[in-house]
Amino acid sequence: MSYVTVKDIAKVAGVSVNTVSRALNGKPDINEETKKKVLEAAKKLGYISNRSALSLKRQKSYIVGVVIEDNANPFWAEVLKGVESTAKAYGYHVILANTARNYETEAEGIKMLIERRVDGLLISPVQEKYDDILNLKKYEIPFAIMGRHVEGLDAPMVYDDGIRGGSIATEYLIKQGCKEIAFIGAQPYNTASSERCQGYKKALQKNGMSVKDDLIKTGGIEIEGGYNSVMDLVANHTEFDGIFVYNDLMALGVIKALKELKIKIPEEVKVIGYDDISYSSFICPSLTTMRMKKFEIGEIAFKMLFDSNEQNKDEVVLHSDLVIRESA
Amino acid sequence: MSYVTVKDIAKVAGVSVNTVSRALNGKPDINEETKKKVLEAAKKLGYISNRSALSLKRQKSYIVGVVIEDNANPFWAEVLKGVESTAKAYGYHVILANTARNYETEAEGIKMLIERRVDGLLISPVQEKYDDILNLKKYEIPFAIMGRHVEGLDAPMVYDDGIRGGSIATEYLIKQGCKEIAFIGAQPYNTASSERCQGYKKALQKNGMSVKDDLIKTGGIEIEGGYNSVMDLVANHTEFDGIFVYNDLMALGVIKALKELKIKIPEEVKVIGYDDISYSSFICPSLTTMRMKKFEIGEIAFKMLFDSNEQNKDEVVLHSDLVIRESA
DNA sequence: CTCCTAATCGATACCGGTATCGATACCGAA
DNA sequence: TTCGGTATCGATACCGGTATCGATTAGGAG
Repeated sequence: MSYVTVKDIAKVAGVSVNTVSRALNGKPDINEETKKKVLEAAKKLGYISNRSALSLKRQKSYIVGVVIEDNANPFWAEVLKGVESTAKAYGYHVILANTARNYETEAEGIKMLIERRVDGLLISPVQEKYDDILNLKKYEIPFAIMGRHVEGLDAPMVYDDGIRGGSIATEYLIKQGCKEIAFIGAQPYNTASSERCQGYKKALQKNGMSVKDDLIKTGGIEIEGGYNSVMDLVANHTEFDGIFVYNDLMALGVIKALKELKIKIPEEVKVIGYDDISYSSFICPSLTTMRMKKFEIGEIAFKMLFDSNEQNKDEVVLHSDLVIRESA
Repeated sequence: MSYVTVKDIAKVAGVSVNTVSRALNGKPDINEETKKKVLEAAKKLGYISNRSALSLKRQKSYIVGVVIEDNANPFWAEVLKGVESTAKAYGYHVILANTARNYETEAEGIKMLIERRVDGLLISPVQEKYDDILNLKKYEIPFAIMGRHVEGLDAPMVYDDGIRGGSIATEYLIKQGCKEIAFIGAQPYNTASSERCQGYKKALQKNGMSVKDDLIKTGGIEIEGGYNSVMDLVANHTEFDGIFVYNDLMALGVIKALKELKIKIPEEVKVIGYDDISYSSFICPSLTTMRMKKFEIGEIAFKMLFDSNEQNKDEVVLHSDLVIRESA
């Protein structure tokens, strides 16, 4: 059985395809009885409209592309959920493209999404290069940046204030008595990571503490990256009694490493993360962290692109709150 | 700037649209020089093909719909990742539809995906009703069932052997000396949960232990469901020294409840979960569980629908392995 | 009765590709 | 020279909708 078309309905109802269209879409210029007749025929035949044809005609796909590093990363999973949920409410569908933190994959993914003629893109860029994203401006394809603060793109952007958050996190460690605080971050080109590092430095300076380069480890990725960074610090005999970690995922690795090294948390070393992913309260010790509004990032990013009431907003900066648990 | 079409290329290259199509798609019946000329024009103009038009013409969208309860649930996030990754390799895109374990949402989501003329659907059904899925058979839309074992649908299916896994998990608790083992599960119509419960009963009987109804709690959902079920058991003064929980997410709630009740794990009560979500090794105590092949479920489901080499397989049953950690 | 207007509806172009089929030109063979 | 075959290419229909515009009809006003 193939799909029923408006032509089939037209034949059964004894009207033109145009009249069918009018009936199905609740348009004017149609008699009530004719409308009823058409709708009955459509129902009887089991008509389901074809969005490909509609997209072609309307030059609008009602699809939004979401480009993130990994949908299985709990942070991005929440953001994606925020997008999916909001998109659904607005009659949009979401096509997912994972980049695996790889620029080529990102560029390839975006190109495929343009072929789909997505109405817009919500992107958390890999940040190695921006060529593919700048390309979007050439084609005048609407897009928004999620979860990263990027200068000079002239696009809607929703992100967390990492300098503020990093500062709050670090100050908390200082107030808890930490004297030698390390920062464990992601790749240097990751602006979210580098901003949190700036906040970290700012807090140290404000409290009269010196910024030491050998206490700053960047370049790690996810759990393993956090683990390796701690091992690095220890291998270099660097003293530390507090660690501010770029995000909770890396903090998992940090905690794993400290446990293996029999270093007691929080007695010997205090650890604070960032994001507050769902499982931070269940790990051992439960993780003190900065609670970010993940679902909202996805929701707001979508609305900045597609909700006419929100489109005048070029930049939305969110604030994270300190959540105190056992690790610090 | 609007999109470049084949017509534009044709004009610039001085050929017909048909010749353009031949050049772009590497088809025969075209002179090498003409082809070169066309490709150059296409490149110069920045042509990007339009998949909506292609879908309409080819009656094939190269889109697969993924219908799951929640992409932020770590189990389903991994499955989704498996689908996305495999789909990408096959030139497909994924549209996500979360059901939130609600039948109406599932039915609505599936209908929208049909409007997109997806080439197939990968579904983890809510299982309250199957009307919407049976509808797919009427329309002859290919679909596969992921992660659930459902009789009578006559569709490809990939799932974990819950009776086997449930049995292994329960037997492990028995071997560890548990005498009163509780089962905490999900909704009764969830076949994955009920099969694991069957395995639980099977293991009890095999070891000469009686199945006690007041030790079986079903109906819970995610973390909160696990938490509530433990509180229920305790409120009813039911004695237990071991708990087999339907999945790791609910196990998180179980552990939370036991901790609050100052019940020591594993000394007083041993807990075993199912799935082995990424964070099970980080929680406190780390969770003994059954490792399920999550990514593979997504991968296999996709291939069963779209890879001609795999399409003769109607059913793939995966086996989970016991992962021993601290909780049991 | 004629004219005007509103209500209703159909014919058709169009969106951007692909596929079918026919047209043309050129070649070598008879 | 004529013919058939092959290589190359274009005209056009088509996919399934929507939108524009024109046609038809009926009813009321003059």
